[in-house]
Amino acid sequence: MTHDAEALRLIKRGTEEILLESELVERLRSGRRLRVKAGFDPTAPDLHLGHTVLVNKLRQFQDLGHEVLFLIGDFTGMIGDPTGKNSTRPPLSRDEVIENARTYENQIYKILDPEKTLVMFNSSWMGEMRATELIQLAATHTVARMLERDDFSKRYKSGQPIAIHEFLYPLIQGYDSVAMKADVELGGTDQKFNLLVGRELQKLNGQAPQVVITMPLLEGTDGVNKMSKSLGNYIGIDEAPDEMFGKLMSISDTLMWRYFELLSFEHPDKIAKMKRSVDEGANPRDIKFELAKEIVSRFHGGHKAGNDAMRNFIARFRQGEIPADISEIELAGDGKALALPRVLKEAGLTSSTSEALRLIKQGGVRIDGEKAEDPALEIAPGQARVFQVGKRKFMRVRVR
RNA sequence: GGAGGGGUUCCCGAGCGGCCAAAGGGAUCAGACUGUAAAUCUGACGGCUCUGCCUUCGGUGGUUCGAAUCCACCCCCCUCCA
Repeated sequence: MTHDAEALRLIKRGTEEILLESELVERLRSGRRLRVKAGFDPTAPDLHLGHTVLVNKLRQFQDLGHEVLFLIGDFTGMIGDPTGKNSTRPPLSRDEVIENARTYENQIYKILDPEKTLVMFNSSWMGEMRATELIQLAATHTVARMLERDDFSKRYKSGQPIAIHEFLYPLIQGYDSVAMKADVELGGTDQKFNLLVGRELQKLNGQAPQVVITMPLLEGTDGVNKMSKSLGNYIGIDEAPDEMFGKLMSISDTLMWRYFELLSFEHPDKIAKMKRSVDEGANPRDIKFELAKEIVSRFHGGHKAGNDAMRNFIARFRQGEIPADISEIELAGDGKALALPRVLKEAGLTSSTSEALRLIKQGGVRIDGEKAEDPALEIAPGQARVFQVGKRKFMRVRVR
C-alpha cells in the first residue's frame, strides 16, 4: 500500500461523508501541507466527548503533517448559530471571547499538537467587512437555497420563526473558508450545508473548493439527543476521573458500541471481537469497563488513572462505599441547628427545600450512609457529616 | 396596511368564570429490581418558615365575591391578501 493510500484509509475511518473524495486524494498526493479548518462556537468553552470525535480527526491530519486552523467564531457568535434551536444568545464581550479562547486552547491541546495548530478568529476579517460587501455576499444565495437546509425548512413549515440574520450564518461560515484559504473543512453532519456553502464561495472567489468531511454526531449519555452541554447529557473532557468513569458506565449497552466506534482508538478488529464475546454471553458491563478505562486514561494521564477510577467505581457501587474524595462545604448556622431540607438545599444537593423534602419522603437521602427518614431532623453544628442524595450526589457538610 | 389563527408550568398539549398549582404524554428525579445498562413497577415533578401560605397560564389595566378562562389596549409568532 502506498503512503497516500494508507493516509486516505486512516482519514476515512469513522467519517460520515467526504466531498469530494477524489479531490482529497489529489490534494494528499500534491504533498503540500494542507490547511485543515474546523470552526467552533465561542460561547461554550467546555469541550466534551462529542467534540473530540472531530478533534481526534484533526489530530490525525496533524500526524500526517498537515496544519489545523482552529477557528473561533467570535463574530458569528454574535449571531448565534441557528442550528436546531431558535433561542437567541446574548452577545459576548471582547474579554469573554478571549477568555473562552484561552479555555479552548487549554483543552484542545490535550489532543492537538500546538506546533501544528493555528487559532483564528473570524472577527478579524468579518469585523472589517463593509455593508456593500456583506450584501454582495448575501446576493450569492437565494432564499430557496437557504430553505433547503433541513432545520430551516422544518422551522419554516412548523411555524417557528426564522430571522433574516440567521440566513447570514451559513454565508459567513462559508466566507471564513475563503478568508482562511482552507483546503479541507471538518464539521458534524449537521454542518454539511454550511460546509458546502464554503465550497461555493471559494469557487466564486477563484479558489479551489475545500474538501468537506463530515463526522457523525455523538449521542449524549441519554442515547437520544446529540451530546450537548445545554441538554446536560455530556461528558466533559475536564471532568474528574471518577465522574467521567461513572458517566461512561451509565450509558446504555447499545450506546456503548457507538462510543467504541466514535471514541475508541482500539483496532476495529478488537472491537468486533468484544462484540462477539457479548453475543456469546459475556457481561456487557465488563466491556464497558474497558471503554471507560480507555477514555479516562486518555484525559487523565495514562493507565493508572483509568485503573484507579475503575477501582473506585467498584468500591462505591458494587460494595456501596462512600467515595473518598467528596467536596466539603461549611454552612453558617451561627451556632444553631439547621433543618435537614435547608442543609440539602444550601449544600447544592437539591435545587429547593421542597425538592429536598420530597426526596426525604421518598427515601432518597442518606446521612453518613444511614437513610434519613425524618424531614424535621435538625442538623446540629459541629462535626462534618456526609450527605447523599440519590446514588451519585455526595457532599460533606459542616454546620458552623 | 387588511383578514384569520395562535402564545398555558422544562417540552408537547388539554382547560375556556369557582371543584386549577392547572388533565394527558414526554423529559427529569427518587424508590424497588439490577450491572449507576435496558425493560418493568411505585412515587414525585412552582416556591416556602409545608395538614397551611405565596407566586404562575405573553404584558398591562379592567369587569367580578372570584379570572388561565370575560373585556380593553399592547407585544410576539404563523397563514392568506396587499
